Amino acid sequence: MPPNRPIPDAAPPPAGRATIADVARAAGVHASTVSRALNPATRGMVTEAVALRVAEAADRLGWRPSALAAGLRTRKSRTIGILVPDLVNPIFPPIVRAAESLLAAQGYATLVANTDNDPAREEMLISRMAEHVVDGLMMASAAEGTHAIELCARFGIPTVLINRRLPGATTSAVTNDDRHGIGLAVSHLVALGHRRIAHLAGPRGVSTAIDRREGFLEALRAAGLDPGPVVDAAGYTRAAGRVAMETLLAGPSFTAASFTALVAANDMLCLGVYDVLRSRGLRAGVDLSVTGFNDMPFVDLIDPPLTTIRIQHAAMGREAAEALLAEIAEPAAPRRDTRLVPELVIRASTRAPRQEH
Amino acid sequence: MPPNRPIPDAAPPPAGRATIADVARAAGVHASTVSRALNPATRGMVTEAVALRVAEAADRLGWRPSALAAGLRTRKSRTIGILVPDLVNPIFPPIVRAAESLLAAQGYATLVANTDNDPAREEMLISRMAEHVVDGLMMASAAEGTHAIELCARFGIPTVLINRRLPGATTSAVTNDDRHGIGLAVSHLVALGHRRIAHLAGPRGVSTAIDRREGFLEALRAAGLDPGPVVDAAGYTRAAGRVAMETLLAGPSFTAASFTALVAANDMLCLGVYDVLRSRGLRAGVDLSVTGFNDMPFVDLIDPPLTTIRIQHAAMGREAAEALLAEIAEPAAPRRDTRLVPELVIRASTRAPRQEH
DNA sequence: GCATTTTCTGCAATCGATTGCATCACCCCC
DNA sequence: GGGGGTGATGCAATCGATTGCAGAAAATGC
Repeated sequence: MPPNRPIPDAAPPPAGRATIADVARAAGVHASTVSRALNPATRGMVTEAVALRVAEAADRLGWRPSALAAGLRTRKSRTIGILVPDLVNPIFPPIVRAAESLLAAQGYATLVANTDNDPAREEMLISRMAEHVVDGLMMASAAEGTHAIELCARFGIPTVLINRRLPGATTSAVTNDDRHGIGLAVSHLVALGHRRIAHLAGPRGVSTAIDRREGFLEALRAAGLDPGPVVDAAGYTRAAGRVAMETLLAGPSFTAASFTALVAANDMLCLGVYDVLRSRGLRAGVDLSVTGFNDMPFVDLIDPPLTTIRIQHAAMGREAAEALLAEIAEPAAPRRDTRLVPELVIRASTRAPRQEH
Repeated sequence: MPPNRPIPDAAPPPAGRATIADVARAAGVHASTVSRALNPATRGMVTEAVALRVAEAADRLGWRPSALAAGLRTRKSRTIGILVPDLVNPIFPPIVRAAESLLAAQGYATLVANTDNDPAREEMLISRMAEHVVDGLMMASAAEGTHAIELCARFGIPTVLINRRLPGATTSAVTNDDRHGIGLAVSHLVALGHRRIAHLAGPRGVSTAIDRREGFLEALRAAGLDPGPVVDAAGYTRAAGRVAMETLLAGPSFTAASFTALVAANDMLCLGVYDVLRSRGLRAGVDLSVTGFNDMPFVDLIDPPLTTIRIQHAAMGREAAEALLAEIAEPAAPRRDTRLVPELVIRASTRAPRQEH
């Protein structure tokens, strides 16, 4: 007798989960008929009566399809991966959430992982996603100097970038119009009367940092002003913001003569800026106007409420998910490069500069 | 000739992804040997030389195991599901992140989904997780009146509750010691000299709300004080906090005689409390002392910085993941009920009550 | 030097659903 | 009433990895 074979025809009692074969037996049809009857797409190939009988048997037995078995055969797991640098950074949850909701409505499950901005870890996670045969991948962690995109291409995983772009990438991307956004901040400050404006830039190699920096310089040029000091932060963190702000103030000693307003590349950096100001007995909005970027949750509640550029978090997640699904459905379709338009939100951290006598 | 059969021995060129059979061919061994050579657990069953040859062939071909195929056979997907009410609520990202990191280190992928506190949606998501054959489930969305736990049991999915418990549940749970935590807040206020303390309670049916409410009453009793007014919020949201705060103030008209301090069941509710106070020209900390719960990110930055109970977000995610893995490894082991100890964080929203003349 | 045990590797079945093809029944029409 | 459709269902292969058993090869014992 062949190995592993159970006693023939010892009808498996309701042990464990019902399979399509159990349903077939219960409904008195062949497993393939069950498959066709239960799959909406092939439902039409089957007689109405049979379909009903099968459906009835299926939910009497509490049958649930195995995504593993189906996926193995079809090479589709109905699973989408999302890679973020760090879920704790408040700009990501709204994005992930919006994407997950849309995907769930389309019958997809969502795998989420944090890269910690570590390229090695990112590659490991992409490989793991590939092992799990994700149908597509959303990456919010793109940065120069990684092989993430090549890796996805090698595995044949449709990929959409979120929030950050990559220079020569041929993948779809959903990002903010960062240049325009930062321009809004600059215009606002200029309109208030500021003439010497500094920039706290984001980490090197990240598209948002590059675009915002360039947008900053460009906007100043357009306004006919010379740029104030520019300092790079090591990362988009509160701590990095503190460090960068310290060096900004340490340079030519901080006087009203140096700069009266600061455009930061990101809200998180502003938290560090606030820390430094507070430690020196200075107040944002009063002694120095400060703008952020992202309008992340709760910056309307900090003291003073932060003037910032509001991005469309949820739309970003939604559009990215849609682009990805479109690409999965029609792999030959051209890639999309969606640029979402941000808007200025004015709060108390920006004010007209003190009159100089 | 049987259908579907490719031309015999037409060696499939490197089309698509390499399978274990491709590796076997390249290494000149049988597929089963490849499987044994590449699986650390069975690696010992194979000659060193063969193992090396196989490993070499495997990464020359860029082979990656298919989690689908392996999972189908072994009935383990190496995937864990996490259900949260709403990822945008800032207390969840740290929990999810900590869990994901630990799970990733153990080779698991993490499926995340939002229930929106909607029981129907929750059941749908659990079913979907079951279809994807998750090895275990972490639920932060437990509430009375749902069949979530029964559903998991029916599907045979090991489950661990996070943050919220369920009355008679037999599953493991990792929660905060809510009674103790709220007691810390009450003691602090009492020590400051407050005698009339109100409570803004959480939504009905949620263990955190129940425990904190009882803890509040108990702590007051222990201090020999009568409880002030108690109002339930409809949910743990800023808006619900606003509404509840309005009714609290609307009752016996708000005077110094009514209450001088407010213990809220949750930080998010405090944001609503702040809104109402601000709209009435009152200030937290000055006109009314306010405490929150969770120490969610950025409440140290709001105005005034919130006195609150700090919970161990990351530890919660980690412990829950560990408990789940332990349960998967040893299904017969007794369930764990872990209670994490919170601590009081004093900031500017609490102060001694104004002296009454 | 031969019997016996221990390795190591191959064989083939298996997990559960999908799908190309074959078949069978039935209907229609000339 | 038989040929040609058409439509519904069954058959069997398949996806890729795992694993119980069998058999070959090597090591060991006496």
